[in-house]
Amino acid sequence: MSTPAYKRLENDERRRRLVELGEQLFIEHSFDEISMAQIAREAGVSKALLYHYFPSKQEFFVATLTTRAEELVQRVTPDPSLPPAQALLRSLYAYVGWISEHRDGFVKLLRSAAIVPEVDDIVRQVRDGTATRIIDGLAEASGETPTPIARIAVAGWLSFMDGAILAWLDHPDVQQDQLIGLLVGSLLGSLTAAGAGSLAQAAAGG
Amino acid sequence: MSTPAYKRLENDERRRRLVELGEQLFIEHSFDEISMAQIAREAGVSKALLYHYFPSKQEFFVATLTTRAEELVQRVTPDPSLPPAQALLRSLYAYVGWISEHRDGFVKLLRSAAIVPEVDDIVRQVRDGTATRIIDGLAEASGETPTPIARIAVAGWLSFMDGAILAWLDHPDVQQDQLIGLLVGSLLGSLTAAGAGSLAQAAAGG
DNA sequence: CGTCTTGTCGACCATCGGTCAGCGGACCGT
DNA sequence: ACGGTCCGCTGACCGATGGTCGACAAGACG
Repeated sequence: MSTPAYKRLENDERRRRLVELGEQLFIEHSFDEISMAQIAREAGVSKALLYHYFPSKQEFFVATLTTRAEELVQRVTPDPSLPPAQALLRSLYAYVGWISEHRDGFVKLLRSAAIVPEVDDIVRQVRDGTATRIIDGLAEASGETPTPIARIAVAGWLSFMDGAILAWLDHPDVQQDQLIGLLVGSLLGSLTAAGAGSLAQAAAGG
Repeated sequence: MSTPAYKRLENDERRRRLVELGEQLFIEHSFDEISMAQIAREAGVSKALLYHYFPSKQEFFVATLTTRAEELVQRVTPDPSLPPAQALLRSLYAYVGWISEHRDGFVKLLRSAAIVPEVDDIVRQVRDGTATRIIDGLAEASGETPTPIARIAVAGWLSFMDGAILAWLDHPDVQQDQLIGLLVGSLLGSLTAAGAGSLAQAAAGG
């Protein structure tokens, strides 16, 4: 007689919708800026249902991330058939391009990563994984084994990328090519300063 | 007749003790790892008293930071009477040295900074302020005005420092001199790649 | 010894992440 | 059309958190 109190969906469909909504919300709000109660209200659903599908807020957040993270990894993975210098360039363009497309979400993501260890793992995994592939490519091409100080240089360079790209987002007058040039140049300079000359040469395309 | 239920201290004295305790606690625990109730209990005082002296947890945290932050700023500020390359080196040694001395607190601090905007402001202020002074010194010495891309390079380099130093803390076999060399080298490479050649020359000591 | 200032506290609040017993949609066989 | 049944879904609840407030009492001063 009366209208139903709630709409019942199939398990997979409900889950899909919740993740989809989460993807949107976590672009505008970082992890601690939004509560499970708010998310549930936004979804027109009880908080308990959210916890029925996801064991914790962190796991829910991770679930909203994995799709785009996998997309990024795929785009940014260097092509092993290319010479390392070119593969590096391609990966950088892909990385910077992806961030440009998701700039709002990227900033929120970095904030969330600092709060939720699980998210930090994902970010780290993507970044370090990419870096490792790059370095491996260079090392293979140059025959040089990375030293501890070279590893520190790479770790620093990864942070450099985030910092520089973040700053670049606030300088719309600077061309993307210029940024990429800066990123390559800083990697070169860092590797050289770390005494990993032949790695740097491989990166420079020599 | 009975012993007093609590000891009453003068306003300034109580505040001083609370800040002092906070300094210790926030070295071992980051902002969200410890609650105001725990802090109060540790201080042998009611939570309400904490809030009587500090309007919020964030402000309390900031209060526990300012002393050491000012100490760091003072140590790291470049000496304008020195040639810029030497002033840069001195500042870097001071910065790295300070972090080595406070390594546990430094890691916790970075975590807290990602959570509390107010703390992030302080960290940023110290870092960017130092960088600005460094860059101004180089610019003055070289007569070159920093371009937008050069500013991006510097922003990236600041992140490089944190990333590299953090990684260095996990590689105790690497000498501090090597680290400093890497930092200078990456700054050089970045400025050069940003097309700020004469800034780089000034940094190199030329 | 009483009085007054104000440092101090216990009790309280909304909200947070998270849990649980059980209500009630909607599809089934009849 | 109807009763049964599976399971998607909810409201009420938990302990802990950051934060507030009126009232008590410590201790200096007369």
